[in-house]
Amino acid sequence: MARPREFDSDAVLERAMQAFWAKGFRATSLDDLCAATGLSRSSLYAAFGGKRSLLHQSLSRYEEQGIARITAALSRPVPIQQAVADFVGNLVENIVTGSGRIGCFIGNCAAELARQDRATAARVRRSLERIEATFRDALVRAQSRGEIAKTADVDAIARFLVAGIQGLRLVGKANPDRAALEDIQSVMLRCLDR
Amino acid sequence: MARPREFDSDAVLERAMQAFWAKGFRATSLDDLCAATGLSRSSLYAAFGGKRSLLHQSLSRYEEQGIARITAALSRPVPIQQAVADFVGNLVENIVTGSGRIGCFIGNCAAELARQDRATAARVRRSLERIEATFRDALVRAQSRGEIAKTADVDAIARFLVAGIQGLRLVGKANPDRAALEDIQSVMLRCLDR
DNA sequence: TTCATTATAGAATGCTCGTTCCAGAACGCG
DNA sequence: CGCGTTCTGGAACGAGCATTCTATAATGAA
Repeated sequence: MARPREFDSDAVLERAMQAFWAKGFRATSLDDLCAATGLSRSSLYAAFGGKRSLLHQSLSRYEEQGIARITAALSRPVPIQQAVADFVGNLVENIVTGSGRIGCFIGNCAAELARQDRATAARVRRSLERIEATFRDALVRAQSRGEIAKTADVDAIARFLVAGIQGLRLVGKANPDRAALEDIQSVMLRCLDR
Repeated sequence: MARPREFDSDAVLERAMQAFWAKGFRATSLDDLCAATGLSRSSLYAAFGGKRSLLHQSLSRYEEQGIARITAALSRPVPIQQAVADFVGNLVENIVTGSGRIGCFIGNCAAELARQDRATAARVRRSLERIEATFRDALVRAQSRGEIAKTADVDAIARFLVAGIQGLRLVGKANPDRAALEDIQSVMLRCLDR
């Protein structure tokens, strides 16, 4: 063996993710990343293999965290309407109070890179599909509990919710106005009405 | 007087807009802009005052074109449900066939710059508000024609449509799948059901 | 035709970027 | 204790960037 790492990879990745999330891929320089993580360029390269690779690992991390959060929110013992309303309401709150104003990391990457970077685009697509599947699973369970009409197209609703949330977060980034976001939220949630 | 311009400002601005729209602000270099417009750096600077200024003028141009298109789509002598459905359907078609896969220029700028550039953020906000107002006006007219319930909250629906369309375009950028986009479309349009 | 003025092309400038390199430091093991 | 290995900080590098500058070309007016 030899000299051990002086940092916690997990914590470093978290900081790097926050940096990319807040500023975007291109706008985040290696100096930014070093400052955010406290590592030197060499360490960053040795441990994560470069800027793009670091972005991809950040995306994976964000995806896991996001899926976990959504799964938890949709697994509460309340009607699906309530669970989704709370989830979206929380999102709106975060946007209005500031922390959510940087948008969705996946959505940000989609907007910035989807048309220019195939590998990143594929990761974004997979992430969105997993989120969609998480919503769909919850909707299927709700349907079997009788909270949603048997005739409802849960696939379509899940897809709609993903797009709707992306739209909400993007619009919220441009104009974090509570009344406007709550309007969007309330109309959006009607897709779960019986 | 002196030597006249050798180019048409309007055509040049259109090309520059296309370049920014397709690649984003940071990713579009001055070489890209020169190549797209056929102008040299000096001419570009003399006529438009630099990269950021050119972006802003591109955004204004896009805004005017967009408002005109939406206004036209919503002024047709058909029920508002039909007009919006056609408009969104057309969007989906453009995304699937390719030309719409670069997303909405305003949305792209919001995602890339809203958190880092106040002036651009303000322009984006104003553009989205004008689009929202265009939808709202059409909804108010439809309501007076009896196509929408008197009790419907047209302000909220207009805001929702703007966010929904942004979400649709963003998701479509990541995954231009017709079935998925049509699912989103059909659920989204239910906000106009009586 | 001459001159003042404006437009153009392309070189020059100075800065920032991602990546690589290098010298030295910190460990585990024999 | 040294020795091989790995990690670390920071310098070095070369490419790319937005902007400015310079020299030249093209025009209308006198």
